[in-house]
Amino acid sequence: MIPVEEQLARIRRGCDAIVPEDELRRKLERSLATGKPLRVKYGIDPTGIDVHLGHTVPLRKLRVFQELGHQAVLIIGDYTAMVGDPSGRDVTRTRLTPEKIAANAHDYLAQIRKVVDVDKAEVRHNGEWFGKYSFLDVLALTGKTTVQRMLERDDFTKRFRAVPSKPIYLHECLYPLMQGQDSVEIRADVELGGSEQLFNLNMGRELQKDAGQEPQICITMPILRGLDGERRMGKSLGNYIGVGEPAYDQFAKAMSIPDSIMGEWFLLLTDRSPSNVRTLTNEGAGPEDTHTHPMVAKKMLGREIVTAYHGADAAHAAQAEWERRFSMGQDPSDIPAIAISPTDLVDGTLPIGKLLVLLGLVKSGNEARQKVTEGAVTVGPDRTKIADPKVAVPVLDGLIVRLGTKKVVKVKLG
RNA sequence: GGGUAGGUGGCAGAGCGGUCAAAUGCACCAGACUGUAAAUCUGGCGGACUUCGUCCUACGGGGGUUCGAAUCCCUCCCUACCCA
Repeated sequence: MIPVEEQLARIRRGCDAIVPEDELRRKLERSLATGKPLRVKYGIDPTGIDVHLGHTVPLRKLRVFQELGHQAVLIIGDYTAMVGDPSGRDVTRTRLTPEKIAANAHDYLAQIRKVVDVDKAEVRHNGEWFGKYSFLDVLALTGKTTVQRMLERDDFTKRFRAVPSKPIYLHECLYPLMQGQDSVEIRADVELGGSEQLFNLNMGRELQKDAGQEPQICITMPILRGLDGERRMGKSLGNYIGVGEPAYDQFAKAMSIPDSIMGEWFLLLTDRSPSNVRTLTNEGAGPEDTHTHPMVAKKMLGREIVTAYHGADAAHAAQAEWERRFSMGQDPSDIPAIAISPTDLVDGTLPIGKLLVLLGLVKSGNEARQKVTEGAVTVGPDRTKIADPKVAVPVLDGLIVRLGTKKVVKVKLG
């Protein structure tokens, strides 16, 4: 193990809050002295299984702890998943089956393997203990906090005070308690989470104190903003980069983020030092000629992200392909082929609108008409612009059809 | 259990008997500009067609009143608030 101050420096990098930091130092000192690693907890619900870069922010911190010689403890929230979360009202409450949960958990671990050393981590399911709880145990747990305390939670307060108040379901109030109880059960020294988790993490501290344990340190990580540069990265917002996505897609998406969030992406998604990040993103004063062009910096960022999930070779290939498409304005080297049945053709031709729909480039004939009129549609190797929605184009095998610059497909007859 | 206010397009939020496929903002798609960034401007954004137009399906579910309903009535479901 390395000296405490060096450990602290690595832990602090990119953090939102460490509460309380002096206690963390003491724990680290003791750990160093006794050779006993800290138990660092991170929990997930095995529901949505598409891991994206936003999830990797706390996971990367978990890996830091692993690299420092500490024990990662991954909590799979199978018990809560079995109950099913009714908060999204119109969404069908899919109550997950044990089989499904097991599959999800397995899937999840496979996805985070590139970030965390899963083999060295202790993986626990909270059904292990909650499954044994009686109703009396639950009552005892709920008796450890008050409604007022619950309402301190920021998102509850907001929902409570909203002009027409938004519902706060009782079981939602149980989540923080369950999460906190997990910490008691596994005797966590540290718990990691996103910054919106601070309340839940603190609940762990309280329950641990109540149980006569030394309270855990809560470390929160900033919420990563998504491709739009505004809102948190999330699946439902469609502004995410999945860790399982192909290298090219990851690179292209990374290139599309606003310059303004490059700094935080570097900080939260790469291992670069904060001062190096500032130089790259030209934050703070500096002589003009030391500035890195934003696009150059962004390419570095994209390459480093892709490298983490696909390796350096794939990252370079992704960048080369991207430059080919957007710097040189060429068609992708691998154009997806969409099958068209010859029986749909009339004299070997098809009205452009119908063709666009069949190729899946647009949702409806109306939209096709609109896009054609706007001059967004080109066809063939010489990029003939189709401007008249009524025109019938000869459909040959291998015909390339483009909608805008991003959507390019090729016809496959048969 | 009683009372009140509500449920409108991906979200927010107007409309409150015809001129409503439904204002406005955001998001989204495309065009111009560019570093596929941002910003800006333009067009579009339920579906179909022979598109300066016609038709179909839509304003929580169901039923009704009307020549005509997102708008009025009944009922059911859902949410919040107040009282108990």
